[in-house]
Amino acid sequence: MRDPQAVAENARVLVVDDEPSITDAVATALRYEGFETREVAGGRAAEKAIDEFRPDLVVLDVMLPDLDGFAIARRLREGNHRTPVIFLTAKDAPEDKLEGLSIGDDYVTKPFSLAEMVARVRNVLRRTRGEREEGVLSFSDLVLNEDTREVWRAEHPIELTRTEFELLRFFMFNPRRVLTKRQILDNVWHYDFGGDPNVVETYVSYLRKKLDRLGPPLIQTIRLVGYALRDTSVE
Amino acid sequence: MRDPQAVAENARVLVVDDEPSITDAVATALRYEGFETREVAGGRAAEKAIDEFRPDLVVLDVMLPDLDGFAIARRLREGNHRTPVIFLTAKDAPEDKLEGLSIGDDYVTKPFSLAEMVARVRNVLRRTRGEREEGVLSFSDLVLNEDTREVWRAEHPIELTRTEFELLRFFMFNPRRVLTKRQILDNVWHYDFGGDPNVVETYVSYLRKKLDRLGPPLIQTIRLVGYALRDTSVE
DNA sequence: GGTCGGTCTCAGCGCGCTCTCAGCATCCGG
DNA sequence: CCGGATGCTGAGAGCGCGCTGAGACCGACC
Repeated sequence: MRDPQAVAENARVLVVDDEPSITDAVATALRYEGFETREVAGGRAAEKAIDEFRPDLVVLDVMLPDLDGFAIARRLREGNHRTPVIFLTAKDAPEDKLEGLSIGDDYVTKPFSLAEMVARVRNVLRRTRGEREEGVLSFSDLVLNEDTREVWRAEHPIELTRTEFELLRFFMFNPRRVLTKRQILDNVWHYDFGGDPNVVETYVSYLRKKLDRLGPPLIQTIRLVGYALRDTSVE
Repeated sequence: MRDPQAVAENARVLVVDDEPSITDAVATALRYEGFETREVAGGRAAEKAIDEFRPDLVVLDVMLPDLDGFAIARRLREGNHRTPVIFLTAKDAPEDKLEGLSIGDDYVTKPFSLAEMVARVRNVLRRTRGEREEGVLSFSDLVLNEDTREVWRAEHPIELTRTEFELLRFFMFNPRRVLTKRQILDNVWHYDFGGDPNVVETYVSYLRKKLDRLGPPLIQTIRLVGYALRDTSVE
């Protein structure tokens, strides 16, 4: 059970951002998925944490008060370890900053969704660990390819929008588990989304419409609690 | 026996809320389940208690008279210990407060049920201690999975509503022990529930109807005292 | 500027769940 | 064997949750 955990087992992730609410959110989401985490707020602290904590991956804000994120990334790259880096950057970052992103193994622009971040961390670790198999999730007769963003049910391809795709991916990371609407909102939507939890209902409705044409219902409503990805036809 | 207790053994929990009736209720319920507890009413007192009491987990009201709950949570997080936090928040909290909740390891909105709170405390401790096994309770031929909210009796799945599920979970946390109707009401229902204790009878009846189709009776009535989860067929 | 696809809001409805109530069953002390 | 107290359960009222169709908004693209 909880297959996707395998890659995360024991992996240490250092999260660096001067905004505590961001490092907190990211670290919490990662820990929930089985990673070990540490958070620091500045560049100097990051260097120290790298030596002590020896992370397998670093999530690193480009703009730090005391030290440029790129400088840290470069040092990481030169080490024997070659610790991979995922950059955090504001959407409206200046041009010269954007170019530097190629130093990293991936980058995410704020505001992002926690589910997206977790997925990218997994991906980078999978890649840099040289695992050849692709990021393919499956549940029942559902198959989801994270790299190509393709989805099939019972061999039939399904077209999903971005939000639909990320919602389904979150469900497939947590098969059978009951997820509250709040939990879904916090993970799949951007962390600064302040809107109505009803969006979740709406998107579950969209997903069901697309998925259930090709087989028995897969997303169960647990009234007064949340939703769960389940195959009720084979119990 | 009392398997689920294992994780709680010796765990220290600090409960912080300016409302004494709340800290009392929560602390009592936790102590009943084998936790060591301490209660404080304000933010300053909380900081002091954290140093002295060194809790393994903190239940923390967001709105405190003297200090923001988030500030405390952040300080907890920076230590080497990384003490986990469960936030308490009013249902009608302003938006900006809600966003901050991702800082915690879990959160509960008032009014809550004590059984729910205890279950979440267990969950968070299990997670942060890096135990990957799932929250599965079992008694006799009954199996209850807290993550997926699935219930089986003798391999047969059983559909339960939210209240039925939480009542059964409370029984399974306290196997064989006699629970009074009052006790059940205080723990499974919201703490400010003012209604008829007859609801308990009603829901025990619902549970029995669903459980006893698949085997001998499991919920015993102890007249003039309460109920107990017992397997009378193998004494 | 116009079109289009996608996200999110809103409102109305259907119904599942909770809880109440009342009548019946069961227990137990006389 | 009776009668009162206690527990059980079927019926149903009411509420609020969840579903969904319609449409406003917004950004991307032409």
